Amino acid sequence: MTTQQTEELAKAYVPGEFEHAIYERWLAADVFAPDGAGSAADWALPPFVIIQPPPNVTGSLHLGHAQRTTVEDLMIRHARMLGRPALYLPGLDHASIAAQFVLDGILAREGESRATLGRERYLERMRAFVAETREVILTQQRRVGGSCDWGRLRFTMDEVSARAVRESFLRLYRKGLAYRAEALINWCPGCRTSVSDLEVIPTPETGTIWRVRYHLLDPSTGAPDPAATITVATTRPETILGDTAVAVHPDDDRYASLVGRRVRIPFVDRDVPVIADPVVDPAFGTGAVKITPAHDHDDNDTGRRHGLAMPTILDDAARVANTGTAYDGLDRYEARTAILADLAARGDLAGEQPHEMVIGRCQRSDDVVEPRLKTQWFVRTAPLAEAALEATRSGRTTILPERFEKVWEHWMTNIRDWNVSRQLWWGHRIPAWYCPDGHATVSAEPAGPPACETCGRPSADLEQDPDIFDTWFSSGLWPFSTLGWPDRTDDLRRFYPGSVMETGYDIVFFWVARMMMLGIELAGDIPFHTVYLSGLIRDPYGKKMSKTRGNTVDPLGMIDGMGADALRFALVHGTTPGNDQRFGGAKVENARNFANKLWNATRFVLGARPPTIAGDAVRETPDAALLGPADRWVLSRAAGTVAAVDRALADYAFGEVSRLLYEAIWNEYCDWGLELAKVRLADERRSAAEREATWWALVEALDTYLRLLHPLMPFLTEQLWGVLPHRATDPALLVVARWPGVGERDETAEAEVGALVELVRAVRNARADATAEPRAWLPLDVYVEPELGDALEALRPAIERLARARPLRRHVTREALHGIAGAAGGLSVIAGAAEAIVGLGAGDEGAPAADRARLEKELAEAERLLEAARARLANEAFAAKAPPAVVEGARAREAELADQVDRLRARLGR
RNA sequence: GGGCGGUUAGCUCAGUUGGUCAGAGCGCCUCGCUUACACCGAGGAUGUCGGAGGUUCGAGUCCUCCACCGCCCACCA
Repeated sequence: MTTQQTEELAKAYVPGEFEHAIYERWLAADVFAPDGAGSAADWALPPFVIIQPPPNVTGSLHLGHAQRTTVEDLMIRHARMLGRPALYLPGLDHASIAAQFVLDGILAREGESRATLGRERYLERMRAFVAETREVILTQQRRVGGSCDWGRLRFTMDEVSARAVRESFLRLYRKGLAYRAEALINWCPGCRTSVSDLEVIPTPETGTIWRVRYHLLDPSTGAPDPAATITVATTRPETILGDTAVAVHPDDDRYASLVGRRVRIPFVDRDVPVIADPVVDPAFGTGAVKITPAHDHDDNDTGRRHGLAMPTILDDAARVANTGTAYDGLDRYEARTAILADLAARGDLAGEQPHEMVIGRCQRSDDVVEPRLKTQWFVRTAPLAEAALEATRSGRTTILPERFEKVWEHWMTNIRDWNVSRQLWWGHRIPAWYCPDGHATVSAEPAGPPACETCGRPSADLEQDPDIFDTWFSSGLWPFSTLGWPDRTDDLRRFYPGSVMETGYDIVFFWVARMMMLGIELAGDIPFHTVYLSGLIRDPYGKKMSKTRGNTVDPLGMIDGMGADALRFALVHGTTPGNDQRFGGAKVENARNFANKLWNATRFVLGARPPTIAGDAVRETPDAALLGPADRWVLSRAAGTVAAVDRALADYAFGEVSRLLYEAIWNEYCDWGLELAKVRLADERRSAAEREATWWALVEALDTYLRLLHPLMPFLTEQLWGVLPHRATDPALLVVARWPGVGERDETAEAEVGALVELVRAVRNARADATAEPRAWLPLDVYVEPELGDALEALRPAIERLARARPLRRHVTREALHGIAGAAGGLSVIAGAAEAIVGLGAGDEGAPAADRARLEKELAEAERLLEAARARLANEAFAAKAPPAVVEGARAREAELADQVDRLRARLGR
């Protein structure tokens, strides 16, 4: 250990103080790249690859990111310490619509807009904006401690990605998996683009349902019959202008005679048929529905079934257009008002009533989404989804937690074709070119095809599709586009498929589903073996955090105050995959305290180094023969923790990992390990070699705990590990040190020390209850069962100190203990295999009474438990049906309780 | 209309395959500035594990139903 490091440790723990320096050391050592100079990767082992959702290039870190990064980083660091080539590839998403939304907001404040700038200047502006913001989120990820391979940083708009996008689309097109068609899409009038089904948020609203009379035509004259009408119910009167039929249910007797007749649509004076279709619910409204195929999903289906015309009556801004009526140019809602007034004037408005309905709003702008006919590019999802489903059903890809497989299954089975065209500017331009005759040619060449592949017209006559791809199209290629696909690069061979893809459950469909479908289809294999879904971070009231709500917590502020390690620990502690967590400052404080505890424990261990060991001594494995029970206990508990942590990690139970380490470090190592060692290190009766062994045991266990904790609290553990004596084979940095192997347990030591710890606890307990002078040294008479004798002697000084017992007298039989003078006036302690009497000093007159009350209480409890245990054993069915081990356990428990009851009764003089 | 999750100490949450599982942190109460740590130490109190049935020798832990809370999916005008 260097002088500087020693000085560092002499100080109190200041959260985060050393984090930057540590991160710089990692970078300098080039340990994050699996093939970096400082890499510990053993290429004989299978690589481990984390797929990270690339954050938006315009974004800044929120707690969700921090949690994401923590979990991903935890896994990658663990894998790295196992020696596996570990790839954690960082990236950024261009976030097409989200980025445009942000930039449009900025432009609006400057009095500019997409329209005033035009496409080229807008994109220039966007590139400049993105150049400004891109480092923000990356820097923030570093502050959280993400051990990403920065040399492999990718952006969904970089050339590698662009090439993959073009190539993918071409391949899909060639296989008939991408097609261009006029179909009803979701149009956001605010964003002026189509959006996917997923981006339409069904929003409950109280609207109005109007009843409108349509006039039937006289079959003979073809003129409207003022007396014969059919009343339809609608929530959208403005779409009357686009009606091309009225539908009723085929079995509806009320309307049976009208089917086949024609009605005149008001204002546009279009004559349309009355049709029969089972989609109509006779019980709803009037049982007759107006059909607007170009502006309603149901109606569109109906229109297709019946071969109806589909006039579009709204433009990009959702204004009425091309109807040849006076409503042209009016906004859809203005038109609604006008039409209602006109209908009323005609006497054709038959009534209205409030109506609870669900309306689709744009996820981004909150505008009411308008279903609209448009010619767009679609990805045919059915075959892709089938393959994705096969992957999860066969278990080649596992979704965690399991319950999400059901959701996955349901969504994938009912998936609709994916509209990938967006009428935006920031994104990958669709690589399709059209000739004047309307033939489409798809090409992976940036410059486009040399000629129309249908009619051979030269490229000069071709025009590229102005639209861009849905941002999730390029994200969907992420697991392989980032590795250089379509080239068969080394990276692609080594790192595809990935191991674990981690993300929040809220983007399973947006992203995970697309990666699965496109990965299997284009890269020829599943993109990852495991999908780990995290829960969402909520505010202390359980509300989703959002900027508009103003309840976001700035993770950087947390890191500044409490340290990245504490934040990471808090984000994982007490959580389970897929379950949301409420997040408050108390958790981080607790984690900070834990960090502080570990810091001070390390400080103590270093300071307790026996003078016979040099400050720069190379690590020694303590000689087993020199170790006492406490030392062996410390080592055995560390070994037990390794095994438990390994199990939890294998189960992706990261909350459990944090719990195990918190408990092992704080409640075992610090509370008892160090306390016992303090006395033993100072015990002059022990040889120098023995004391050295005790110290080495402390170092050994601490080293193990630091390694186990490193994936969760990387900065702190790196800092502390740096000052511990190392073995010659250890690397310079913990980040690339080896994960601990599972050591041997020492059952004897665990049992012995466990029993003595119980004894000390019981003595403290008795003393506290009896309100005896807390600080006084009181005589303690002890009886322990013979097999604990040696351990008691070995730990005698420690027990004396921890129980504040002086003198400590050991009795070889229980009778001898009970027979001591002063037994009656002392406090009785019964702790499993040990029993003791605490002698009382003057000033404790009230103690015997308090002690008696405590014993009575203990007795009552023991009797209750004994009774329950006996009742269980008395049940013949239990003995007959329960596994022998359980029955045996119950018998042992009964015997133990019976013994305890006997002893308590004896002490109470019964 | 389907589906999923939650309902465990005052608060926030753990409880992997049913058998010392009734826990943790925070908060609260009583002590203690003992030479790693007051970001600490010692001790303590608090729950019929949402309700009702059922399966089982045995159920927070499995099944059924119900009640709230939340989420996802869904073309009723």
